[in-house]
Amino acid sequence: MAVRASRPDIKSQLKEAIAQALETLGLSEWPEIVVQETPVGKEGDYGTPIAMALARSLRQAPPQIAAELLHNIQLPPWVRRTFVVGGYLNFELEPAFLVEAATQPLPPFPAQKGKVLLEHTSVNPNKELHVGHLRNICLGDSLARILRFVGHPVEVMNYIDDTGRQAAESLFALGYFGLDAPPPGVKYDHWVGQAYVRLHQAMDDPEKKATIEQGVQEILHRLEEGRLRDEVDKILRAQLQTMYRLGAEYDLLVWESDIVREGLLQQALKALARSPLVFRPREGKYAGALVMDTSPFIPGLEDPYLVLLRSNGTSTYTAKDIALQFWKMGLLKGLCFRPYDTQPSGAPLYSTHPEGQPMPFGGADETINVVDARQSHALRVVQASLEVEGRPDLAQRCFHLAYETVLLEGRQMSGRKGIVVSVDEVMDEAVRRVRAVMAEKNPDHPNPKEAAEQIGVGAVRFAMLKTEAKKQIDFRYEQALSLEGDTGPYVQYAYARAGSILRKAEEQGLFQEQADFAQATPFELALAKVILRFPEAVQDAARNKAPHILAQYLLELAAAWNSFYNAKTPEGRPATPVLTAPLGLRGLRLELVRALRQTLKQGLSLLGLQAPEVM
RNA sequence: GCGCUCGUAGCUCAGUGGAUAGAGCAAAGGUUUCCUAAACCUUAGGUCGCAGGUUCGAGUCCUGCCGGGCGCGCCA
Repeated sequence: MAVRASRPDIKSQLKEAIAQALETLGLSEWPEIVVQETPVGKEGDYGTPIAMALARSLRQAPPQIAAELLHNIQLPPWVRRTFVVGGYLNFELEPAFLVEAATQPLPPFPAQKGKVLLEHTSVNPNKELHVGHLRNICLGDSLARILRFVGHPVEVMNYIDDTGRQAAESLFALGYFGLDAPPPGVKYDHWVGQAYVRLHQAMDDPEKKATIEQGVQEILHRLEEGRLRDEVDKILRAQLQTMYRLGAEYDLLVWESDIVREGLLQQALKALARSPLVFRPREGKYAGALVMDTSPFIPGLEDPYLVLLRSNGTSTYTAKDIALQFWKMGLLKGLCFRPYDTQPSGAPLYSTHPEGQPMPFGGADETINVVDARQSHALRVVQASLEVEGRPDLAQRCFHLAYETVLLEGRQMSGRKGIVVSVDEVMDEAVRRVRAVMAEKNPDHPNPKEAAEQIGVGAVRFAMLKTEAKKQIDFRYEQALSLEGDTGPYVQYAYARAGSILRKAEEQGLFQEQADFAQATPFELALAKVILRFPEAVQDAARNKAPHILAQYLLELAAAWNSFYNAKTPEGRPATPVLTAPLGLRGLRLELVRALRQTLKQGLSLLGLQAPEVM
């Protein structure tokens, strides 16, 4: 096959031409040139409102400015017509050019400098994952994929809070109830989670609560010494199975106990203590503790003091978080790593470990933390610690991707009370529902098991991604597991449909047919224009760190394709058949379907959804 | 009280200061002798919470108010 020219950047070229016309008019500076698609039903394909933006400074009416631009603009040959509508300057392009452009391969995004360290998941290793964690994982994993695609070096990290109270409670519960091993068929993290919930029920009894408290403290000490690492590890490995099934993978795991043991916490505290903002009050509420005054960086707080070391000498969670953040940004070194697992894709997963080796992890130029919005203040404090340390430049480059909590059928979830639905359960149920639908709609499916898995998990992931992160979402089975409408399966179905046509084309030996782009009709044009928006959608999603932008785009793309597919002539005959189209037009449509299918697949993979060949 | 955040169709949500505010679900109707009907096409449904302001232009930016969510621990 001949090497194909890569796709032109139409908007950029139009902007360029506009800028030159503005220069010809004698201007030396102007507001940002915006080129947008014309609304449906308006004449032209693209337009610019630049004349309206210039009206005041030029003391001229917008249509007049637009007309002058029109007379002075030098446009590429693929612009068929240029005209003024109201204050807009609109461009109508050669349909053949637009359609061909959509079929040309997208050039790769240029590589960006500066490593991004993205932390997500960071689930307490003490129970199974529930739907509250689901949003975090989907957001973080998708954002990592999107950032890599647009050229950023990305390191994905998952923090293991192995010295926390929650892990201690779970491990204590196992011993307390004399539990040995999970019964057959019960996943390890679920089994531990049950013990955890049971422990909290027992703690309602004040008498038991005292002994439990003492035991938990003991476990906490042993955890901090790293002596229960294998116990935590068993839970973590069970949790990882859920993350892998969702399609999430990581580069490294960082264990909290390693941060403490390698002395990073001490180093961070030592560094901070050089600041006059970090001190030990002699009297008052904070007597004996080491505190940090955040008031210069977080104004308006009633109490700006943050405790780093408690008066009993133990460190707070935030102090450890600060040490981690210092390590992420290269202010501290000393963590050692070794291989931990081989992930489903084949990529290695590394973990901090006492017997590991130094490796070039961390030292990032920018960090992204995917953490729910309730912890905004805590993360703001970590950011402030970088300023206390005299590094406002670094503070500026740590980003908190804050997402709102997930309700469960309208109720707030609670891990301790056991008001949760596990991620494993949700995926199982989703896959079950898909299989039921498949049995009905496509009983001869060649590979129902694999496809149902891809579709069911895809439905769950997409449901978590289609809404903006800062909006609270309510997880409802009927909605999240729906296969119709604004869903992952809708996009997947569009992909499978396109694949079906291409398979038939190949069987019929039509694959090499030449495309005659001059035969393009308004149907091809409409679809091509949506395909052409893909790179912009990805870049918007990357710039705003908002995967939902891409999810929304994919829904539009799938809708445009389904419309094309179902288009009818006024007599009710199919208007856009591919395989039975006239010579040349058929080649064109095949090219377009190929491009569409490729775009859908690429988009789905950036959201972490698989693209089933048959549904 | 202070801070953050949300308020768009009956419900769930899109909508980087630009043209007549769009989808899905729910409702009503229609489309398979045709490449997968998990789809498509109609119809109906809106004081974009309220009031000011900035702007040639505001759902989008600013201020105030109303209503919902969250945060402000020697908890993690």
